[in-house]
Amino acid sequence: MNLDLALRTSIQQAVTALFNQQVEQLQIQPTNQEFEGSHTLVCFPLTKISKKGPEQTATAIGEYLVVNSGIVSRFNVVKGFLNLVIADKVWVEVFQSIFANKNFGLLEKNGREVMVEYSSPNTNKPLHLGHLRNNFLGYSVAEIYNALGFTVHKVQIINDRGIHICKSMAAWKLYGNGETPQSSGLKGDKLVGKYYVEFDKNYKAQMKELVEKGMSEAEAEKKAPIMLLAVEMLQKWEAKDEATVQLWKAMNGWVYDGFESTYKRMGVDFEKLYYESNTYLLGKEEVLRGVESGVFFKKEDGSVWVDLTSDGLDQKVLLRGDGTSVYMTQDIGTAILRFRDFPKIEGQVYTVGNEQEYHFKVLFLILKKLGYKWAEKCYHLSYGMVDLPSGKMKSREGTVVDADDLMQEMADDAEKQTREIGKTEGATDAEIKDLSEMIGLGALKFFLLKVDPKKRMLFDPNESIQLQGHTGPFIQYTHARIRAIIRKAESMGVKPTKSELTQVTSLEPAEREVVFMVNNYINKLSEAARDYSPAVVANFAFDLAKGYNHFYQSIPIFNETDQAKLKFRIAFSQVVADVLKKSMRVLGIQVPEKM
RNA sequence: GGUCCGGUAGCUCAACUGGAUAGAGCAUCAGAUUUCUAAUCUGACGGUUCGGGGUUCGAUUCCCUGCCGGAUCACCA
Repeated sequence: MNLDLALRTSIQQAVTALFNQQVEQLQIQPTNQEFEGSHTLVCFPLTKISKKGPEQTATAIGEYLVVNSGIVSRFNVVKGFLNLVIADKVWVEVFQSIFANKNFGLLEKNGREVMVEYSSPNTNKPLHLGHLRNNFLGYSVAEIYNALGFTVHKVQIINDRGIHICKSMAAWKLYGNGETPQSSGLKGDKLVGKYYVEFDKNYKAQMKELVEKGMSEAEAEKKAPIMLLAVEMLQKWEAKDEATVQLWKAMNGWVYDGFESTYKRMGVDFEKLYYESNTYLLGKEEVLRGVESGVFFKKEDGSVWVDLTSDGLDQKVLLRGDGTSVYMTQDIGTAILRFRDFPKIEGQVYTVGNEQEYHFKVLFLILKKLGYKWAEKCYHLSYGMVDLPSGKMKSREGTVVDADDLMQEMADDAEKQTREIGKTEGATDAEIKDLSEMIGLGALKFFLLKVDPKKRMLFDPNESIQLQGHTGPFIQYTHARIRAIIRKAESMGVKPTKSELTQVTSLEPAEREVVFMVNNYINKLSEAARDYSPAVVANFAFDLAKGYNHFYQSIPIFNETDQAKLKFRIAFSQVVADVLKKSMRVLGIQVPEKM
């Protein structure tokens, strides 16, 4: 049964019967801990209809519900708040339908399609902590929509083209001595990243030298020999010079291999990859088409611009004077290409840091001006930077936290703690490794996902490896403990069936509370989808685990002599484990059978 | 300077989109294992929700203003 709907309908009936008026909007919220009840109707807004004080209004509705609804057993009124006590038999019924539904928490396909873009790194640097937040967020949002019945396409755009990759290429050519991942054993993305740093180092040294010889800083920036080489390579690449394209392919290949292993460990995946080198030309075409149709304009030097001043923004360049494309150009092309590839998607979600808010505002406006209606359904999932206790991550200062290193540290630390606690009796080393990986990554993902994406967050390494409290492992542990109960029940031959559950007529407060939470799961998922916030699900899972632990501690299940109650509690535990698993699943976190 | 975010317990974060005496975790202190996993549970301590105005039955939430922090405003990505 759908309790929320039933309750809402009953209250609407009450209002109609008592005050002879219809209401659409009802404010129903969870009852505060200090009062009896689970659902609270806020009655202040109803006083206009009832023409009575808030307390009398609440009392009248409460009395009506107890007599007529068949759901509400008692009520109390505090100021304008009507606190409702749902009858235990109703709770049992609610639970029964959840228990009977194997696919609880997974809605049927609704025929709608969306696309979620995330990750989208540059190919000149290895992935770091910021990418982890990005990937976990994007992946989770996609999984949340998927659970709600949407068909979701996970994609990314790979910025494989442009001056940045040419910088790595230039440095490699000058100082690489033919180094490859095979020759040095270095992971491909790390190797290319090394030469990007190498470029920067030499570039700065050359600039300094030129400035000392009396050149202006601005000129030195352009005239440094290594930069001239990078620019030359970019031009050669655009002209499809064979040797340059070869090197470009080789170096990008190394990066992709490196990224692939990182993604695999992160547990994220993509349906389709888009490459800037394949989309920028389409973007260029679209821009030129826009010039013809008068949406954009050309300046004397040949550069193409869009004027967004009437939208409160500035003028923005779309093609350089020499006809080459900028970042915006390729994003236009990519967006259009994606809607051609997946004509049924209604919109796109771009998981990109908040420093690009302006960029996406402009992009969506441009697409709209080009006449694409779907532009309005595009959403920039903008998230805050991840700070370290020492402040911002800065590549120049070497304070960047590498994604591979961090995952390894988390797994190592989880293993250390797992062995210290010493519950792994009988487990093989490989099993302990697997478990530690699950716990370490669970801790990391939960840590990054529990915070509202919009907010900038602090990553404290010491706190992130904590496995107690508001953490992923806390939830994983709760799941493992429940599984132990289920195993025991099975070995005892206790297997609850749907029809047996209704033999239970009264519940413990802790049980009621947990059924309430479980029943709210879909609402939470929807809320998370609406706000593009996995944090909603993360906090739900944590609250559910906490609620269950409270029950676990206060009620020893197998001491129960009443068979009906025993079976109910086994079923109840099973459902909690299932919902914990599913909610963690959409966060990309696995849960163990034992830990 | 313009625009956009953010400021909540010592620290990290919540607060159902305007509702009750603002909640968790960590840290600190005090307790709980002959019983299903103590990576757990129960208490205690901890607040001028950045300051000041306003809107109303009611404000952490909306408006104005000031302060602090961040992002952004490139023929970069």
